This record gives sequence, C-alpha cells and structure tokens, in this order.
Amino acid sequence: MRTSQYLLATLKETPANAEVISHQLMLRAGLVRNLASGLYTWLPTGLKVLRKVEKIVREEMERAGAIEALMPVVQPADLWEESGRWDEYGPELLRINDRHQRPFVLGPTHEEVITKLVSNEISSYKQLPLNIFQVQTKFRDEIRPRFGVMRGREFLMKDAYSFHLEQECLEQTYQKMFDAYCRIFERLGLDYRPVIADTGSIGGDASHEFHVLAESGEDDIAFSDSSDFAANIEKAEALAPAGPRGEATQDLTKVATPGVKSIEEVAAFLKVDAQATVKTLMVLAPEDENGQQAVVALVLRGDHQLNEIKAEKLEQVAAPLTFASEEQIQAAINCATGSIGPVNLPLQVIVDRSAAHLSDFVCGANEDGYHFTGANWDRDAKDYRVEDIRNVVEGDPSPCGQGNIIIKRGIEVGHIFQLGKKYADAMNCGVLTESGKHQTLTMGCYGIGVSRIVAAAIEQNHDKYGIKWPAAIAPFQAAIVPMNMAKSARVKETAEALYQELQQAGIEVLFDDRKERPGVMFADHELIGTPLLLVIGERNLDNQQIEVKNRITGEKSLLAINEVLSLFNPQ
RNA sequence: CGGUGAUUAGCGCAGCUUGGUAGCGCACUUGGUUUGGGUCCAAGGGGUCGCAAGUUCGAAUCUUGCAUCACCGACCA
Repeated sequence: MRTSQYLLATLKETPANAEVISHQLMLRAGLVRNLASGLYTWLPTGLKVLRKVEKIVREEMERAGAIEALMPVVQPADLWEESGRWDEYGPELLRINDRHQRPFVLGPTHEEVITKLVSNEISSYKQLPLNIFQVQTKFRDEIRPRFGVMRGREFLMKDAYSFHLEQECLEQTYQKMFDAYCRIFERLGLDYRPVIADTGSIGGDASHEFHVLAESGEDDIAFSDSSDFAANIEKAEALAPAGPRGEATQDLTKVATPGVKSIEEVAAFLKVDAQATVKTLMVLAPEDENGQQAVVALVLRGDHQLNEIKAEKLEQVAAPLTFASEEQIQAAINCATGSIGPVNLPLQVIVDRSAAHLSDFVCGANEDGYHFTGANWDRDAKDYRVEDIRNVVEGDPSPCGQGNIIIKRGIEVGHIFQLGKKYADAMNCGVLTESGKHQTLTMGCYGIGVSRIVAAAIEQNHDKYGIKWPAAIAPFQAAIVPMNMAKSARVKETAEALYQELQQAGIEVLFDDRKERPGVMFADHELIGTPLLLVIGERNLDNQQIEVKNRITGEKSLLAINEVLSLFNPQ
C-alpha cells in the first residue's frame, strides 16, 4: 500500500472528548472515527487490525471444533418473548418496529436465535455435541457508552454456543473453549488472565472471564500472590479471619457524637482505627406476600466495602440490591443514617465475617448523635447471621488457601459460561436420546469482544509516540520510509524496488511515498505503531544498506538491501 | 437515569462579563524555501457561532426551552 493511495487520517492533536489513551490513539492514528455516541466508523487502518484479531479468533475457534455461522442483527420480538427476555432485558435492548409496526430488536446477543435454530435443525442425540460460533455486530443501548470502542453501543463480538445432552459433555467443551481462549490471547500477544467470574442472573455452575491487565480497566481482579488463583472481585470470597474472636474486655458505653456520621468522622472523633468500628447499611428485603419490603441491616467492618453482588444473592436481600430510603429507615428504627448499629436493632441483621470477628467495637447507637464503644457480639447484639458480603482487599488471605490477595485492574475481553437449560427449556430445544426419550439440551456460551480487544491491546502497548502493536495484529508489518525521495533518484529507485520485492513476498508493507519531511513520516508511523520502519536514505546507499528501526525496542540497525526479506522469514 | 461540564471552520481553542454581524493555532490549496525527526515565508479557500423561540434598531454575546456530546456513579464483550 502506498500512502498516496491510502487514507492515513492521522491527527496531530488529540480530540478533546477522548479520555483514555487507547481512544485518543485510535483517533490520532486514524483507526476509527466517532459517528454518534458509542458508534464508530472503522477506517482502513483500524479495520486491518480488527480483521487480524478476528482471524486469530476464528482460527482458534475452528481448531477447537466450533463451526461458523452468521445470524441476523435484527431479530423478531416474539423470539425474545419466548425466552422471557423481552421483559427481563431492560432498556439496553433496542426495540424497533418495522413498516408493519411489527416489533423487532437489534440483537445484543444471540442465544434466542441459535436456540431456535438448533431446536429446528437438530432432532437426534447423534448430532451432538454441537458448537456454533459467529463473528457479528452486536448492539447494546448502553446507559453510558465510553472509552471509544471499549464500550461502544455497536461492537463486534465473537459469540459461540454449544449444545449437549449431558453436563459432562458441556464441561468438556467448556474446557476446550477455555483452552482455545488462552491460545487466542497468547497469539494476540496480550498480557491476560482467566479469572473466576460471577455467573450473574443467568445462573449456571461455572464461568470465567478473560481479562487484559491494564490500569484503565473497569474491573478489579483479585489474585493470589502465590498461586494461580484469580477471581473477579465480585466473586472473590472473603474468608473469615483466622483464630477465635477476642474476648469482650470493655463495657458497652454510649457516647455522644454530635454531628459525627461517616466512619472517618467516627474513627477520628473517638480516636480509634476504622478497623475497630462497624458500619451498618440499610437495604430492602424481597417483597413479602403483601408486596411490602422490610428493611434489612448489613453490617461491615468500618474499613470494608459492601459487595453488592454477594449481598443480593442472599435470600434475605432483594435483588437487585436496593438501599433503603431515609424515610424507610426512619420508619423502621426512628434513627437517621450515621448513627445506626447492630445493638438492639429490631431488624434482620446480616454481619460480614470480618465484622463478626470483632470485639470491643464501635458502632452507631440507633439514636441520632450517639455511638457505642465496647460493643460485643452475642453479649450486646444478638440474633444475627454471618455471611460473606464484603469485597476482598489487598492483603486478605486468598480463598484458594495459598498466599494473600493482590488486586489489579482488568479489561474484560472474553467471558465463557455454562448456561445450562435456561434457553433450551424456554424455547423447547431438545432431541431424542438413544432410548427414544425427549431430552432438553444443556448449553454453554462463549463470548469475545473483538473490537474491544483492539482498544485493550493499545491500552497495554503504547508509549508517548503512539501505539506499539503486538506483531500479530499490527496493521502493517513494515513501512518503507524514504528520505527526500523527491530529490534523490537513487532513493526513489531503491524504495520502489524494495516495495515491489516485499509486496511480491506477501509482506504487508506501507510505502510512504508522500512528499513529506522525514520528521512527519517518522511521527506518523510511530503513531500508527508499525513494528518495523525501513528507512532509505542517501546516507547508507553507498554501502547498499538501509536502516531498520524497531518500533517496539527502539533499536536501529543497518541492513544490506538484499537481506531485507530475512527480517520476515522467521514467521 | 442522576450529578458535572461543554457545543464557535476538519481538529484544538479565543471572543460572550460590557450586544454592532467572527478570530487564532494546526490541517487544507497555491507559489517559493527547506530536506535524516512534526522547516520557514507569502497568498488563499472554508463557519446557518448546536437547534428553536424571545428581548432589541441590531444577538455568537442577554432570556427561555430543546437537542447533542463528554466526564463521574449502577450494567456488560
């Protein structure tokens, strides 16, 4: 490709509305352009990268035994009514009508379509197992699109769905997909981790997310510092502190704490550590038979954070988790937030394991402007349940039993889970078994955010000059950068000849034939992140050499012109 | 959806307080100059000032409403 016949579209200045580095660089390097909130045009350079990611994903899926199909973006609403998700999915599902006012959706995912397809096409156990994938545009009407293509509304996803007679078979395919995902991210050249994930509302037994580690990630991942354990913080278990709880040594004492509300204020006012306090959060219970929701108290150590995912899984707590309003709290206990505590609290009380391990702690006195010191479980506060309801923090013992927790940020680029029979049940997807009985299938599903990977790769691989692509997904393998080609016939001839040679060898090379100064060319190619710059100048032509600059290492070396192809041979 | 901020040329911004019909840098075009790290000089082209209504002789500027975009919080690949 010649730059003169190409759309380079690089930008010198950073557009103001791009916050994260990958978004800035994708705009500056001419990979994408914004059309509307969460909607992006992929420019030629960006598309090259996207296609390379897609190709690796496709190859590994096929190698793992999945077969490719392509399903429509626009899907009839009745499919979604059949699965129950027309009502469940919420406003993220974009609903549209056709000219006959028939309702459709833009597919945010394809479980319905694939399940329908399989239920129509598959009727015998002999046709199983089956694992079908596609690479298709998805649309999710995100509340807040952000970070460029990282969280766009329209995005490219590889989604695969497997169908099985038995759980055991599902587990085998799940493991194959797990392994395939590892190979994919290895080949992409990314620093990634599979992590134990929450299965969310879908349920099921097993789920893993694949995260690319990056500071700008939106998820917290808990790792063990001495084993392979890694889990999304939503899912990481916070163990009970070791050893028995300390004995009560203090008397329960009510102290006036006027205007002191937050844990920081309480700890400072009473001159104690936040770890010696508890905080009490008020949330709603599930509706009773009269449609009423009681208030439930969640008690955590002062320095800990509530894990809402864990909390809303408790049967005593409404899902989704809802904090009680000021009015509801007043009605329940006649006290405002800031002075609530578990002592003599006439409510269901759920205590985190760590909070339950405290003795002689500080808590609200359930009377505005007062706290207790020297509070102790069982003696002062009775009738409580102990559960794991907090986020793990760095230094906690790892739930795997080895080492301590460290926390890093990750970008979720893949998610696999065992779906079970939810969709197969709803859409009557089954086969006849060997014994002639009808049996509902069990399913797995496996997603990879293809467009998100492009952004994640940049988050992980860049410097102040621009993108440093992993070789496998660089838009070009090399760029030919001639110095002052307009003045030097020798440079021009050499560059043209090299371009022809590389093209014929099947190398993806960008020939910068613009009439630009060297600085401009260098800046552009470094921004775009081409791994190898082949610099041709009068300076080295007397020796029949060119200069090779490695974008990743920054190394420059001289190479005989007739040996340039050797740069690419090892592949 | 809540909170914050923005909207003036392709991009980045000034002008608005104090109303008089729009300007700077980059990019673009032309000519010259320069040529191994974003040259320099000159001349140009390009704007319904987000939309609508109002106030006024006159609105980018004041008022009201709306829209769009971004950032911070709950969902997800």
